[in-house]
Amino acid sequence: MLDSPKSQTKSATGSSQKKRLDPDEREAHIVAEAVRFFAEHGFEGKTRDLAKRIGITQPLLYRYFPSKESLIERVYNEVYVQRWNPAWEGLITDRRVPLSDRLCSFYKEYSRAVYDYVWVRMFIYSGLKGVDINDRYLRGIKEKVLRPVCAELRHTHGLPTPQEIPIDEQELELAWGLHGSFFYRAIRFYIYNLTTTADNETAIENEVRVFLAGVGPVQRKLVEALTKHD
Amino acid sequence: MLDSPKSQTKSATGSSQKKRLDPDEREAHIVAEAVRFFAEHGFEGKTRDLAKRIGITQPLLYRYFPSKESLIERVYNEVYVQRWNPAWEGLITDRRVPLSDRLCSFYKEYSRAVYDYVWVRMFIYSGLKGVDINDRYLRGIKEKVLRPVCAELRHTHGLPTPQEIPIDEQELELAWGLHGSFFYRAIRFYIYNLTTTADNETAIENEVRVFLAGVGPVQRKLVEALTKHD
DNA sequence: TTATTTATTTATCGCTTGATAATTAAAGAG
DNA sequence: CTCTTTAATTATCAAGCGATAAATAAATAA
Repeated sequence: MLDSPKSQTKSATGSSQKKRLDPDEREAHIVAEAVRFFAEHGFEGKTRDLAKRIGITQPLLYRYFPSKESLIERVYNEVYVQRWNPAWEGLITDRRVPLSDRLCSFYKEYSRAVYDYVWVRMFIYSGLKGVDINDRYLRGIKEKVLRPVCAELRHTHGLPTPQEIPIDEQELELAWGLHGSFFYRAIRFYIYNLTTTADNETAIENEVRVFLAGVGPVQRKLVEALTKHD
Repeated sequence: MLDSPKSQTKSATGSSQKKRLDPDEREAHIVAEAVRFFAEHGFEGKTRDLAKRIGITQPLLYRYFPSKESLIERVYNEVYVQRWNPAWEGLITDRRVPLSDRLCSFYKEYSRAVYDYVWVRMFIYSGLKGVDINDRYLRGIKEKVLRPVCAELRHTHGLPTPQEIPIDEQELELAWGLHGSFFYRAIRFYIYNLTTTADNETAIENEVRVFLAGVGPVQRKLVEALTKHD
């Protein structure tokens, strides 16, 4: 609208104002911008706005993607792929290391991958939309993080193993509590723009410390209640 | 579309299939449905879909609201007004009651108002959209809940008052942690449809117990670090 | 009954949307 | 330079959007 057609050959800007790109390069550029665009505006963001942001015309998007839907699909893959490091799972269960160190290490590592504007907002947007990817992801968190954490807590506090007494939902809820403390900070940041001067890694350390110092008796009580039921 | 025009005079259904409503009644009906509709689909939900759901034609909406925007405005008011009970603030600071009871009472009461499909989703939707109402709300939480909680913790653990040593951001982060545990459960429920067999009130009790049993030394360390800086 | 009022519907407008077809122009090959 | 290829643009379509105006029909008053 505001751009006159002739103004595309920007002489003053100089640098990489190339008009024709290699298809691979152009596609990568589109995807990269689309990721941020949809993270900001949600998936109802308009293709014309996206194109304007990229600096191309709207129909050009359709040379690289047959539909908006397919572009969104691509964006999903881009955001969700390789955000989970399987090594983290071993990090939690490595009993040579004190549990507090393990939890701190895990959540610090995890925050490096997940405390990210694009990731957090996409995760929330697709949750609202009801995309199944979130269910699977959170079930993964439950099985690969929270249940192992409960098991390690059992071991630390000298309680029965999960094989002896299965882990209760209410017991898992304790671990969800720690996880919620962690993830809610990301929400405050990226959804509500609530900045804080508090250092993130210090906050994680303190959260883990509070959790471990307090969880013992509560878990013991829960497990004992389960024992009596058998 | 699928309804034939004549089928409106449903004879079999009988009950309250009145065609013409009093304006007040109709308006209330529209608002009530709009609240749920926008909570489900977000504010980009289409007026035609909303009308179909209400069982009226789309132009009728415009007899009661001059624009979609004004209807959304009304929905906001409906959802946000009177969701905060000022009495809760006194609940936290009442030192005749043990702190654990106070925190349990507060979060149980609060959950009755806030563990709600419409409220949670609207809160997240408007956060993503960047509506200022959320900033204000969360700043309210910070000042009316979290800061008082920190002050009460100070008192319980025999630490200096906030007047003597101001409450640090990192200290507030501890209280945000408890709050996050609490709110993240609502998110799991209403955004991600992750049901649990765990009872909510029990979960709150356990969360508070873990928090109070573990927070003492961590807070003491933080406050002592602040003392040295003076 | 007849007349009046007004809640509700039908029909439609202007604009925006995702998407397509036709056209232009930048790069490489000969 | 000329020819070919194709990245990118211009022009446009059909459907869907919020919104308006005119027509209809249900309630009330006379």
